[in-house]
Amino acid sequence: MSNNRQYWLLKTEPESYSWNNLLQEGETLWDGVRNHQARKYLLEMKPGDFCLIYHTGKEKAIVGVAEVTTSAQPDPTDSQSPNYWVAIRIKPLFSLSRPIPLKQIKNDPQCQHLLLVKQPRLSVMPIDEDTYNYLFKKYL
DNA sequence: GCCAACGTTGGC
DNA sequence: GCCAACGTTGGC
Repeated sequence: MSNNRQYWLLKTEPESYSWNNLLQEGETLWDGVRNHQARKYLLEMKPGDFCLIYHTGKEKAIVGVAEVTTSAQPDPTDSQSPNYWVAIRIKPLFSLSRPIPLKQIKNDPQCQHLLLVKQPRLSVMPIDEDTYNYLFKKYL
């Protein structure tokens, strides 16, 4: 499974749902995504993929890593029938002892291609494996 | 089908 | 608090 693992970044406003909430819950349904591009990425996710969890708002930093536990399913918060929007489940893997701030990522020449930098409003996005590994090597 | 107006997101 | 980017809505 790990040989074709993909990497993603999920954005959340910690005042509505934080990394700590996820730690307490143990596993959660990542629902409420209402953007077509983000939906497309959710549909590509599969169990075993890793997700960087990013806190937007005041913090603006990557704070933890979670693992996808289910592929996309109908989003129960979607009122239209049949459901169009989708959700996945994730569980926390580990917290970053030193969160990686957006500022560092934006200042890093090797991160300029990231959608986090180029498309600041996107809430679900892929991260290539090389950059994922690079971030951990450089900033942890 | 175009586009102006408006709302939302999120960084600064 | 402001504003840029982006999405949605509605009039034509």
